[in-house]
Amino acid sequence: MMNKSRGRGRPPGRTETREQILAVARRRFLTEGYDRVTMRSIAAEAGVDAALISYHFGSKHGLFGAAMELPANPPQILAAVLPGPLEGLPERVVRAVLTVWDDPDRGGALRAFARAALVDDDVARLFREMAEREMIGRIAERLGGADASRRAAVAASQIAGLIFLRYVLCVEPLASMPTDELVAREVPALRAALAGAGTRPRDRRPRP
Amino acid sequence: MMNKSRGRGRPPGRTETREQILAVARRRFLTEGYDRVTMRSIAAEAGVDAALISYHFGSKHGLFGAAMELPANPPQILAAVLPGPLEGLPERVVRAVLTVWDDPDRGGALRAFARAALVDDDVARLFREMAEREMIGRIAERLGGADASRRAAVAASQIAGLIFLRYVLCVEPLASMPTDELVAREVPALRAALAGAGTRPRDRRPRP
DNA sequence: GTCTATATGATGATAGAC
DNA sequence: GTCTATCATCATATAGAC
Repeated sequence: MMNKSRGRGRPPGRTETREQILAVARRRFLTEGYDRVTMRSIAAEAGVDAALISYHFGSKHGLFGAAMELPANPPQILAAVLPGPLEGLPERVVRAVLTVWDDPDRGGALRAFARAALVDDDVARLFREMAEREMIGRIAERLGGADASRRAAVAASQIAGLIFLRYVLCVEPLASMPTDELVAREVPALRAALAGAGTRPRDRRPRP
Repeated sequence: MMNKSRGRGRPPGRTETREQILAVARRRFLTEGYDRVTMRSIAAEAGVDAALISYHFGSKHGLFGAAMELPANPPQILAAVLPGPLEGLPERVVRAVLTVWDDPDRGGALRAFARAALVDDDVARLFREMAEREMIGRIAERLGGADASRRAAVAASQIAGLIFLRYVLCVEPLASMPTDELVAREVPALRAALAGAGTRPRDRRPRP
């Protein structure tokens, strides 16, 4: 029974332990942050020895850098819903966000990444630049107009707040609110934000 | 010269060290989180010995609990603007939030507290309960109606997103947007959120 | 490649002198 | 009340046997 070179997809010179360590490290770093997770615990959970981490990645920082290679890609989610009629953009965005974050796998990765962005300053800077260029910027150029980036920024903050309270902090009744109801409640507010400051405060009509 | 009891402002029986430790601990815990700050570093910055912390507060957790007694009080900010005509509530809330967070002192404390809430699970739970009971709950009972808490929650998420992107992550152009323009852009969206899901994107009416 | 053993240092907490 | 000295524990990292 296969003592070595099982099958033929993995030559003996190949290291499987490395990938195993990386998988565990990625999840642990994201969910708990850099400081709290120890090399020992990662090694234990990966079923290997702690010294292997230093052997493969040099140091804990080396492991962190190797494990943090794109856990999830928010800009690509946005790019999928940006095309199409401008009228339905708010609903498409909200539904896309909820779909991704409600998914256990992708949502978990994003949730963890969001937490990490607030602990580590480098991750925070990365996150800020991505938000400005890849999200607010994209929405703005889709909207067009003089103050498009400002309207897009307000709308983005609304989405960010929804994510923050519902998925990161799990505040009720947001956390347990059904998707359709949440869409119905967010879309009018998003429309108002995207319409800009010129709109009248009282009158609200979902103009078709 | 002056080996002890300098001047006479501090009687020998009184403990000033305790307050000094508390002041340093509060700031450090908020800015760096519970794990990262050590008792030794707090003691060094406070100009006292590390053993004094254990003497005065029993343990590091004891110090944390003592230092976390209201660094800033969001519910009281909300309570100041809740009374008054319902029509102007969105603007009053936005202006109050911006005023507090733009203030260097109070804003800095809140910013630090928000960061701490995302790192430490205990602070996060505390923050969540406060948000549900003292903020969403208060707004909901001010609004009245069947789904008041759900409308209040959506509105609260909008404010949270604004705070998050403008003050914590400092995302442009939100971070440098003038107060009045921000108010003008946020208020219509807040109104829409508080109005509820009456303006549905499709055929969704959760409420009969 | 993988493990055992260990070097080196920092942490929280405590006992006891003054 | 405050400090010195110390303990037990845990961390990262490395040297060397197999």
